[in-house]
Amino acid sequence: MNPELHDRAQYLLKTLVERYIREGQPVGSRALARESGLDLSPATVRNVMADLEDMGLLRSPHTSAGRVPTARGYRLFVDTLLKIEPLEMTQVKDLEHRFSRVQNSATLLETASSLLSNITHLAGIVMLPRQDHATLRQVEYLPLSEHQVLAILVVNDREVQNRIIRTERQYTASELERAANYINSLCAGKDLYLVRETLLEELKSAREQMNMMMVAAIEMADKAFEQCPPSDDFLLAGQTNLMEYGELSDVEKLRQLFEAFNQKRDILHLLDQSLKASGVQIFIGEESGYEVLDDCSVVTSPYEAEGEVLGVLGVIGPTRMAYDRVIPIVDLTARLLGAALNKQH
Amino acid sequence: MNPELHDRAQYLLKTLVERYIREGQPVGSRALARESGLDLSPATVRNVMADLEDMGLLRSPHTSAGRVPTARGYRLFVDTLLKIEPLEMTQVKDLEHRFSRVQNSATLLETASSLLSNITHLAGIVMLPRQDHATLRQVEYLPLSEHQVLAILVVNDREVQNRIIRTERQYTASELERAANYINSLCAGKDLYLVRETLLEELKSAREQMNMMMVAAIEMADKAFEQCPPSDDFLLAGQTNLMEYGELSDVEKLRQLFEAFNQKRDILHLLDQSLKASGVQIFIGEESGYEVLDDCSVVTSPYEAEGEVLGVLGVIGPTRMAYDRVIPIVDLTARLLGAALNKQH
DNA sequence: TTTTGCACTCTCTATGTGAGAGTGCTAACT
DNA sequence: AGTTAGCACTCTCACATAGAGAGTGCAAAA
Repeated sequence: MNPELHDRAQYLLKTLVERYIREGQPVGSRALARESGLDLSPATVRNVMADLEDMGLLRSPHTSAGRVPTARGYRLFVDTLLKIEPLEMTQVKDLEHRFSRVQNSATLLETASSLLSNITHLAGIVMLPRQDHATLRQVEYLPLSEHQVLAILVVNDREVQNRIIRTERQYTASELERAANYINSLCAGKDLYLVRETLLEELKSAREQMNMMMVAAIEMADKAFEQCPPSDDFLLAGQTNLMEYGELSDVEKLRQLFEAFNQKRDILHLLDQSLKASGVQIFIGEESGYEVLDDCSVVTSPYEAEGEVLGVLGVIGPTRMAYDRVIPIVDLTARLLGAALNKQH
Repeated sequence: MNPELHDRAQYLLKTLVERYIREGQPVGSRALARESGLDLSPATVRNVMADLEDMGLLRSPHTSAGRVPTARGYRLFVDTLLKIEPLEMTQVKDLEHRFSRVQNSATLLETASSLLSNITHLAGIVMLPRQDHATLRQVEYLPLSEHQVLAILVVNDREVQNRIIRTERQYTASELERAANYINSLCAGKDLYLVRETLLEELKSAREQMNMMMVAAIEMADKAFEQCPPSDDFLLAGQTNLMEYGELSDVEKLRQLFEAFNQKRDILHLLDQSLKASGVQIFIGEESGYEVLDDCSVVTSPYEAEGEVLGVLGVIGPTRMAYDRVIPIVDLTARLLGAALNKQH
């Protein structure tokens, strides 16, 4: 097989994938011959297509229906044939604008996911910032009622969490203030998972010293952190967009896909894989390793603020998606979200 | 039309609805004659069915397909013919148990919605406790960074909300404490919507007195309440259950229904109507007034704690649902959720 | 009032048919 | 060699047709 032919085969694959993405119909030899612009007869194209099929890049839905790309075909297309359109400046500005006027960090994430879904007409997904590297900024206790204390944890300078703690006896405001000060001097600035270790150690020495105030303070703090969820979660927008694609419109398949979104587990695993990646990452069809996603592609990008990777965002849609548009959008959204979170600070 | 016949017609309507709910197929005269146990020929049953159709209680999907109930048919069935099965004691105990071991009030609501959806195999919905009658318990300010203050609002003794407020200058902890004390003495115990009025008035007199500390305190508080959302929201579980019912399995209809869930607006309006009702309320098909719900029924019940109605919960499913099972389940869940929220206190 | 009998309607499932699209293969052409 | 033309073949899709089955409505009989 000489290289010139190989080039031609690649070119034909490219135009086939492009056309299939555009039209959604299996592509036949004649249409491809015409569309390619190469001066070839359908018969020649058929030969090439047969080769591509042997290589596992194409397949026929049935004997006489033209060809569609396989996951491996899309992969080759995306990796080496795809020319990514740079986004138009107006679109970039528009996105920037929409991010700029959101203040709250929670709504920032929501904005990101709904923007992703609106612009791409796919499902947009944003993994919540992970907590495992969260550092405790400060703790505060407020008396709520006789047996309840409200613990407020300020984490990472940008996030606040509340826990309601049941206590054995009533505490006065000044007692609680002292307890909080004590915990703050002990733990402020530490990683959350370090905090709990510190607390345990301190609890031992406090018990030895018989310092009941300190014991109570620590036990309260421990109860607060105990409730700290691993925060494995994501936001999803535009699920319903997926119902409009013919290839997914089988109700049973859709049900399983939506079920997977609800379960969250598999999706989170997949997103986790992109955490370490440095830029846009693409999972095509079976590549993801999850059966429900067999007919879907997932395009992700990690987003970061203050130099640290916080999470992953992206879109989920049919394998037949406009990668050239989707990839830069996911990329830009990740950057903008990061920048917006930075400004938050 | 003599009363005996009327009774018979009602009885036949009842068995028809029961059978249709059970089987999901239009019921023909012969099947109904047999199932009714009345010693009638199919022809007689046909006459009765024709009458019922004239009355708008039944309709035929097409000329020779038997009959199915209309919304009005279901209505009559539910209002006067339905015998509600009391729940089995084991099931009651089981539900109680599941509620009993949840501590957090947010997860209580989630538990309720997922229980509803799991037990009924429909979509479970729980409206979040509404805030309009919320009374402010206390306000607390924490310094976060140079230009940011964290405001913590304790509302209704059981709920806590955070806002991050941008400030012109930096405030010390003691300044903030004094500001909070001031606001607390002013507003604690008041309704949220009263609070804002109070703040506005107070702001005027503070300005006159040129008391800059008070002005700053009030402005901060106002910014905090400004962000107070009306909290029009609900939790939804088991959307995917709805995909398994044939009558809804048209992808386009489903899309519109799910879209309505996302939009939330219409659904909230509907739920609002049940707030004032005292017990289980049922919207059948078109009765709801929302086109997307034409093929759905909604069974709701308000739930209350400490003698006050907090919100509404219920299920959404196809009109053909097992009302006799669903109604007591919704009823019980509302009671149990209320009881659990009470214990929370 | 109820039932019987009967013609009629409508759906559903098979079945068949022809057109259209596309393929694979072979043989001819460059 | 690589390319092309020709051709038989396959598969789907749209459409028509037919019969079975279910159920109806109506008129006449019980």
